[in-house]
Amino acid sequence: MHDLLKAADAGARGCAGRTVQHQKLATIEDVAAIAGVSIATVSRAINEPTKVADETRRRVSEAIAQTGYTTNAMARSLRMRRSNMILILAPDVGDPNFSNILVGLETEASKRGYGVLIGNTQNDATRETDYLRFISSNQADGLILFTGHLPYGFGSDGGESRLPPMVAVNEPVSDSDVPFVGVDNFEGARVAAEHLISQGHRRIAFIGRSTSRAVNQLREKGYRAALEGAGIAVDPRLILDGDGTTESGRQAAEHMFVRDVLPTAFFCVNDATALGVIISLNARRYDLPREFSVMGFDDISFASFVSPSLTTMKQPRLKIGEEAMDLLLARLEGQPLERKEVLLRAELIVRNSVSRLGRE
Amino acid sequence: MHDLLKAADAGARGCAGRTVQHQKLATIEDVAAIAGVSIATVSRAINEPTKVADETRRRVSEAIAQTGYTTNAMARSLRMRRSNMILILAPDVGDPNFSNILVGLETEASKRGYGVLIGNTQNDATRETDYLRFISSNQADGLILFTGHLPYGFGSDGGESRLPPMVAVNEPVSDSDVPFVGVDNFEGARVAAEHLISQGHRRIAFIGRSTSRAVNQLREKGYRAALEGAGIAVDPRLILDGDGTTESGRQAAEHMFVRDVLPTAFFCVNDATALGVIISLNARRYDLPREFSVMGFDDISFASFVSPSLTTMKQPRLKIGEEAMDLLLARLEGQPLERKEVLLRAELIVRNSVSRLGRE
DNA sequence: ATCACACGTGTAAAGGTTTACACTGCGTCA
DNA sequence: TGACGCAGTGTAAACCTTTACACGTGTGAT
Repeated sequence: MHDLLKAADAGARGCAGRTVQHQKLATIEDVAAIAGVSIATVSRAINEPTKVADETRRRVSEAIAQTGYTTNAMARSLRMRRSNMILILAPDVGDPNFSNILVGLETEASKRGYGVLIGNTQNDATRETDYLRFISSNQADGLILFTGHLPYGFGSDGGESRLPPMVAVNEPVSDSDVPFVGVDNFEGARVAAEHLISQGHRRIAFIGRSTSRAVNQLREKGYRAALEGAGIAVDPRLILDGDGTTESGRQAAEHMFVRDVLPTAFFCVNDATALGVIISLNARRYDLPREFSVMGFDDISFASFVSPSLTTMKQPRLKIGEEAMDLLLARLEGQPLERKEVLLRAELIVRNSVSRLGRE
Repeated sequence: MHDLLKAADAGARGCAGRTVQHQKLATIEDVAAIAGVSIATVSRAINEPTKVADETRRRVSEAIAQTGYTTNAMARSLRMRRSNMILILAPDVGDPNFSNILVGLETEASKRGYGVLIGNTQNDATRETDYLRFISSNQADGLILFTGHLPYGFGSDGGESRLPPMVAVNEPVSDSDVPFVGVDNFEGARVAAEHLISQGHRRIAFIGRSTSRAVNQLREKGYRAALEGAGIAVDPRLILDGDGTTESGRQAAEHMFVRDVLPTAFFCVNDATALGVIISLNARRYDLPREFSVMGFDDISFASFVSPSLTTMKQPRLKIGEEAMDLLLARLEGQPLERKEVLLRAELIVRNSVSRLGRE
């Protein structure tokens, strides 16, 4: 009690003007003094309650309540050589897929006593490198990657062993054995394309081919597998490039009309692309979905608000986040890594942008 | 050199199975040994370069490069009693306004050597309280609030003095003197409503009245001021409640048609609400914007993708984030707080959802 | 020649934990 | 009765920095 009052005066540092007086907080020593035990006992009462006598534990609890003591995380981290923090590296926190996965990550982490630190890299190598200081300075114990590549600076050189435990989400990390948690893109795309086929479509375009994006490639493969499974020949003229942006979807659709090789349905690599296609079709005054069907992938938040509302494959984002964090934490806690890849099923969400062919 | 090799062996802790071998990192002592100076000099060479001789500094730099040394943030934080971390408390990281503000916050923080920690509270009191441990355990030095209220647990009781430096964004914190950085909602709403008036509209609905949300109230006031300034009487039947969700916008519009008291233009409290109104109008097969004009507020990402694309007021989110962080960091560094409120101008973005009245 | 002072560096304390090791009683078993 | 083990606790080291203070040397002024 006495100690605490005295401590309150200290606080302020000698800077000019008025400085923030980060009130000197109660330490484990204050608690020990009040409870009449040693600091070791207080520490044990907190961390290994079974190891201290009931009566002692009670006194310590009381002292803690009285002082409002909280363990100083810095001191603990310093001593334990771990921070209980996870660094999340994302190229763009505005990405519609990001936030829900984040919620999952954060929920699971929080549940297990970890905090999450977010690094928005904007695909800038400097920023990526910069964020690694959190790892190398012990401020974070592990890494979740949204970026689809190893952080710049952790190249393919021998330094590999320096890598902290990592898990990739959203996009797998190519050419590495970083475990990945995500949706089964191949299977999901196949289900999506099969849905279009089941509605009578046979001329189905794929919008969003890309030689560089693993996700796009998997979804294209799923599309091809579905067509093949139904005995439909793949028409290369119906496969258009795209980088997954709305604009790329719009352009691809326009391109089709220019070349005048038209499908009856558009299978888009993602919802953003599908939105671009819909914008293009709407602008051309087509009546959707009567004249063209459009299918997306992801089920981002406004898929249901577009007109016509978008039929798409829903990514179980919350689940992805939780699983990824679970996997990472398990590794951190020394459990051997059992799976290099966790694939979750995408769910078909039927709305109004796909209709049965020929239903007039 | 020798030391480092030996250190590499240590690492692993005695847990069962194979444990993560957080490679023992080089410490300031290793560097000092190699450079042939004391650890104090190394520290100075890093933090106050002018205070060490050129030649010494060179040797230290070399030793640092050789060992790959990075200063241990935990030890530093412990010693300095500050973590150079900012905690961001947000009710929903998926909120379309959130991500861009975050980018601003994070950019400014990063520029000044701070990191940001994100707490997604989902408006859950438990989670809010839970996140405060970051503050009370010294893991974060300051707080950015998206929540519009003081974190639960920091009630109105005498404990106020325990509050860490804070800045509110997105929503001001009512009944407190927490500084706020945001858009000038009153002025922005007035500009928006004046735009509608300038297009000939006189029967303008306000969608999104709320007795509890400060933002809604300010925007409503701006709307009223604009009408008043133009000598237009406010018709209470044209003012409808709403909580800012898309669904509330849809319902409000539907409600108007049921009561059959119709405006020529809808001024919506935000873009999400406007989207709901547009969905309703589209569903009723009205030709927009010929038959009804709709105006939003915020300029969220897909305002330009709706059909018709949304005329709205753009919030300077990046700037808001930067200013807010700047303000907070200034306080942390002991500068007196000069402004309790920083209001930035919203910008009118003219798209296709508003048309001149009577243009057929 | 003396003093003052600046510059560059080292020594050691402090910051708040966790935990290996040692110690004290006390009960149990031979 | 003695040996032993166990439960509960304390002591002190270790984690890695930053920085106040002290020290030694060289330079300029008096």
